[in-house]
Amino acid sequence: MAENPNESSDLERAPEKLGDAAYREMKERIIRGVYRPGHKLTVRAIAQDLDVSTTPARDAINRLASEGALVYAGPKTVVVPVLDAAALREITLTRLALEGLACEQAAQHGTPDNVEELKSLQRLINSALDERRYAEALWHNKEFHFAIYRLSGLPQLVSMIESLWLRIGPSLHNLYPEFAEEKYGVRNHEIAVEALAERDGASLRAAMENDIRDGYRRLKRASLEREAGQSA
Amino acid sequence: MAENPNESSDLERAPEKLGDAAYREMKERIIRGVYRPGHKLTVRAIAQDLDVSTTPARDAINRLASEGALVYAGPKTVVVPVLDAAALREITLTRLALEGLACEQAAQHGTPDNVEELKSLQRLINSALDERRYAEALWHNKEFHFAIYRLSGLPQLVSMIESLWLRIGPSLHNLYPEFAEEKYGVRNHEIAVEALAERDGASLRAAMENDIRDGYRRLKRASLEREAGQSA
DNA sequence: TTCACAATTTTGTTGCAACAAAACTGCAGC
DNA sequence: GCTGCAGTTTTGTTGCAACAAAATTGTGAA
Repeated sequence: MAENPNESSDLERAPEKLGDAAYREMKERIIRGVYRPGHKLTVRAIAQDLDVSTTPARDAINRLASEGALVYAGPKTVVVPVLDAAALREITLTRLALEGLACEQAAQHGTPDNVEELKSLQRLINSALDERRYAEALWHNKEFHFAIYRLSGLPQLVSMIESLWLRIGPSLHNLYPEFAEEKYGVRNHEIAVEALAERDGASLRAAMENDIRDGYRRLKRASLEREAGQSA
Repeated sequence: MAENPNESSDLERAPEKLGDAAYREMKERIIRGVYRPGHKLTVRAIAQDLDVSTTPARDAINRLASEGALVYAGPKTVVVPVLDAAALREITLTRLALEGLACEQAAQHGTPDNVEELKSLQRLINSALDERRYAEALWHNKEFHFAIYRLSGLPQLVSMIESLWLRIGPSLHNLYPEFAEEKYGVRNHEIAVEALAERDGASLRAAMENDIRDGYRRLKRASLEREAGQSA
């Protein structure tokens, strides 16, 4: 008679629902920059794009909106957010706290295999930067970060971080031209890899925090320039 | 022709939708312990309880589930989560990071009025504890914490913290009997109030971290006892 | 009692139509 | 050019029915 839900090893795999698929697809489009900041989304348009009915499309939009990846610009208007200075600062502070925590935990679990994987990802970033394939560099950059965060063994934390990346993701695509004047984040990543190899949590955290702050500076500058341009 | 969504002061107030109302109501029930860990929820039952159709009920459940406040115990079974040791640890680590950050930011903005408000909330907690009205004590305890966190001026951070509280909320209601053997969190709260008055961010953070860790210890003990009881 | 298994009931998902409300368009009037 | 405003179109929300699939119940055998 006793109910006994979710034991420790609860790995039931539900068949993916249409709404989930729509959600994943939209998430990827947002990260990859298909939908740029300011882009307006409608239920019916998404439904048509993804070839599903309005219900799953609406589910996906609502879910993204509740995560902050989309915002309401009006009662019936959902857009990809354009981050202002305050929002940018808030996200960055939160990222520092959460990604910092993930780094410290990750350092305790890193193996030589993980170190190799990171080096390999970094090579992909480097060559993408060299060939000015910025979108691809951004993508591998994300993989690099999350390869580390996943080592923390804290899956819920990783998804919280993911939702933060979803918020800044679109804005990153506005940094393209000046993006690789100096190789974006390369040095920080190198230090991070070393720190992970040495299982030095504090150093890993510091390197990644540095990386986050560097990105923040660039975004803030771009944001200020945009605001100045608008009011002028 | 240029779109110009979400300016700095974007305070458009949309009339509340049924789905949002359902979401709020369920959130409150979860925090207040109406739905206990293990409680199974169905779309139609919720719809009937809240007197709406299935669509808003389903919206609310899905949203709560995507926040982690509800979990899938099977493909068609949504329950209030029963936290195991690992989940408890993960949430606590995240809480320390996020609530710690909120404290540090809050300390920079505290006013004498805020200090008075906190003292008043603490009085409510005290008398509720004295009269063994635990659910009420828990409620005011939440208000105390969030009164501080809101001072951070970081609204998105506050909602992230809220979703974490939603996850542990139900479990707290299992601590009732031994809950006030020693006054729960009172000393830490007193220190926190002083720290806020002095705008001492580090102390405020330390006091609240202490509070979080104390709650963690109790929950962990209860969780271990429960697991031992189950397998025996 | 315990287990297996089939019949039955309950459940979530999906698609869709109706409705009210918001967004948009175009046109005067300044 | 810009502003204000009506008419028109588009939009999100809601309720609901159908369907497939999962959960539950009941039955019988070991």
